[in-house]
Amino acid sequence: MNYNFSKIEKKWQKVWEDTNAFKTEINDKPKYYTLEMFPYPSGKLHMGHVRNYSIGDVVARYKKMNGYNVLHPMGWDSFGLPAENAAIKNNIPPNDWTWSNIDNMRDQLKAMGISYDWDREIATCHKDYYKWTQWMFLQLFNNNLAYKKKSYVNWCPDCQTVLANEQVVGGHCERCKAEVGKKDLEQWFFKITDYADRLLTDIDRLKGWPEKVRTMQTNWIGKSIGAEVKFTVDGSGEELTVFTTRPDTIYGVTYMVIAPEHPIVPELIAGSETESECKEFIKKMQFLNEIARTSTDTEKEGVFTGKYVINPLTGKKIPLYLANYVLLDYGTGVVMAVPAHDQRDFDFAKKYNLPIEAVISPDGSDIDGSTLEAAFEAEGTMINSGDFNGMSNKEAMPKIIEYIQANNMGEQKVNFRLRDWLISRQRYWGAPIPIIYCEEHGAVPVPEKDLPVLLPDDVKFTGQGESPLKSSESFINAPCPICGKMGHRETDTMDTFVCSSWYFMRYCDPKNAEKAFDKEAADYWMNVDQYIGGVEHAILHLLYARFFTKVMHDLGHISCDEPFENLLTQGMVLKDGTKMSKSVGNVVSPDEIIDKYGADTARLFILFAAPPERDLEWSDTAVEGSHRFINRVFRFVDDKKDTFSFGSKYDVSALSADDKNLRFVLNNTVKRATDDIGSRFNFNTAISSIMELVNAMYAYTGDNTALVNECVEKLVIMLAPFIPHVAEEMWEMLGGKESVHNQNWVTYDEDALVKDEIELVLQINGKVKDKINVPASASEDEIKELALTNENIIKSTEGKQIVKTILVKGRLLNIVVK
RNA sequence: GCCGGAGUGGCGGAACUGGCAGACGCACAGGACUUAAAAUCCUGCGAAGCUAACCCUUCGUACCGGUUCGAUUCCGGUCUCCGGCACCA
Repeated sequence: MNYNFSKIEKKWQKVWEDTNAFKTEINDKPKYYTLEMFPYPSGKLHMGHVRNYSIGDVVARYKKMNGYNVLHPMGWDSFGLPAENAAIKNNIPPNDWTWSNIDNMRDQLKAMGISYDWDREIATCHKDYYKWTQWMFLQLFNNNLAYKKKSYVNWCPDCQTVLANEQVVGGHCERCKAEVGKKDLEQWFFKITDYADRLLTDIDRLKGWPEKVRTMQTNWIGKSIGAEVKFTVDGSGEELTVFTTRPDTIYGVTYMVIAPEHPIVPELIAGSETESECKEFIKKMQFLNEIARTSTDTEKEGVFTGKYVINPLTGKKIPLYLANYVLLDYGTGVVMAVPAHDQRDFDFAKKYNLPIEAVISPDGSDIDGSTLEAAFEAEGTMINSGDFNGMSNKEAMPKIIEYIQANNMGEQKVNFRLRDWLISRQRYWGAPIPIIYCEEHGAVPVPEKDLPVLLPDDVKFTGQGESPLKSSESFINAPCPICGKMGHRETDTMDTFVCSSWYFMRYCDPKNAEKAFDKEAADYWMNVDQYIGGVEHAILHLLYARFFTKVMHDLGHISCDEPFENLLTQGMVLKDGTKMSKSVGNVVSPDEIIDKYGADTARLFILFAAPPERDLEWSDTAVEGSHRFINRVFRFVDDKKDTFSFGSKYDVSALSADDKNLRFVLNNTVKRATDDIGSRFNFNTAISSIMELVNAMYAYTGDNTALVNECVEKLVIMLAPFIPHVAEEMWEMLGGKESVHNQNWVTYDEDALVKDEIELVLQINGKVKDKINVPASASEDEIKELALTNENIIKSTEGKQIVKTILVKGRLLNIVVK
């Protein structure tokens, strides 16, 4: 007999919904906030979602059974480009498209039986949410953490529109295939760099995060310590500042390079003999996309500007070049070139026949730079460096910085790879940036009382031209909040990462109409005890969320300053060794599996097939195996339900060997499952140990009903987090009044794990020779005696000398012979 | 190039602190039940050798070496795969 999963699952989903089973309020219990990264409402759940939410649901249900007040919310990261594309393609307003997708995915999540408190559902595209995203913007703006500056964007000359990096495929517009160029626009930025140091040092505190994510964040922030040094332009007296991490090589600077798009360049080249050549080069660089330009394989190229600068330490005149390998937005956009000690500079110097002067040598002897075949980048002794000669370069480094500072040539400087966060999007489907431009007062923030700045309905989606918001008369025109004169609204919307940088705080108090969240509520729930999601968000989302949390902390809106205590990055779901994707055609839809086997089977399989952090290979036959296991349990429970009673007691001293064995397996399973779920998140091994219990229950031939009852009761409780519907059904079949999900998690009896007799492995020189049963209480001498009278041991030690024996209690005895 | 992670049967994986390698499941094979099939239940299932059979022996956790009574686990080196970053001055 197979269980009727579809009937059972629908039945319990309805009961849970009707009884508000997962509603959460603040109470006296210890809190536990578990959160899965909220999805973009594409319209359909994929297996990655199923995995993410199944993992989260086990955590949530398990913690609840362990006496925690569990917050387990769900919502939608519902602004973004796909909705706008759908609008262009199918002429459906983004709002309608998005909400119908949300409705569909909500149903799917409910069909999975995930224990969400749906009363706390949020959607970032809802005005009650984005009102507070706009409020967040104002918080940053008012505290000098939001500013505007010119910045380059990807620009499609055919569509006359800005493209996101993801829309640029191989340097061409994803839609019209035209070659993508660059355009500079005034854009809004968040000053995340103000927090770079804290974001970096606090990574050390994130002990519950995977090492991998911590390193990725560290690298992304990319702190480097060095110096800024001023070089004077020969003739004009203008100063160019470079950033270097190798001030020790400064005597070896033989030329200097500057980014072609550097704002000072036009002035520098004006009237120079190479002006036209330079202009051509600048133009060429502008049309090259970033990837092509900044790839390591791209050959280094440059043009002499016609100008020279003075090396402040040597007083030498050195040429200034434009070069493709200099990045405007790292350091100062100007680099001092030391060809003898930097491979890039070396390559460039060779190509353009520039002098190479060695200032560090491995042993202190002089080196002729022109004979070098590659840059010498290792450590060594200073040469040709004035007063610093003879020092090790490491030792010279701080001294040179000191010297530079003392002589007003520059200063020590810390530089970060991290750049400020560009949040402007020339798009419709996002939270409007709450700014009004006034002729007199400039960029004026919309007063808090006027929030939200609503997205207008009177827009057209053509995919052409500028942001659709620019076409909305009702939107654009707005009076200046200061003087009341008619101005115009900012038409850029915010990057969707802004919306997702604070949603975990909103869940604490999702319906608050007065505030983004109440501090008390947020302080009760935050931070998130367990965050679960894909590693693809390891850098941007997690970094932005950390940034926002710190800002909210600093402004006194919340007490914690790190949002996520523990992070679990789940692996991908693969089929045939590659990620499931439409283009490969290896997609297994969750609906299909739920129809065929039920949600419980889908959940069980996905949790059993691999540990959560690892990639998971989909297997149709293994899914059937999981389904078989549920049936096997269901049959057992169904068979025993008539003789079942809760809390059955039995006399431990009167148990038979068979009874004792079953009792051992039961308690051992409880111990292992508790450990695997609670502290290791190894759901696969938790499930396998539960399977072992079921096997032992089937194998049991004794007649101790009370013991069997204990097994059945604990088994159903242990299964509840994994397969919640059928566990609930079995609980009811057994006569349970309250939901199995409100039961306390099971405990084990330490006594039951102590065996009278243990199996001991006998080894000779570390190789297994035999296994013997010894009383658990046996002393080392008794064990040795037993071992030395063992036939296999006698055979193996014959004619040899026993050097020593090593006893590992309860496991093995190793006899070392010569 | 740099930084992470991984490499164990036909497959997914287990072995948590150095102590029986391969738990649990899938696949496969054989058997029981059945008129039959499905379902279910039971048994076997790393490789080689030895044997009529049982037994037993040897090898085996990517590769080479080391530490140790004992290594999938620790150390050094090599290879492969996956992920991230990448002209960062």
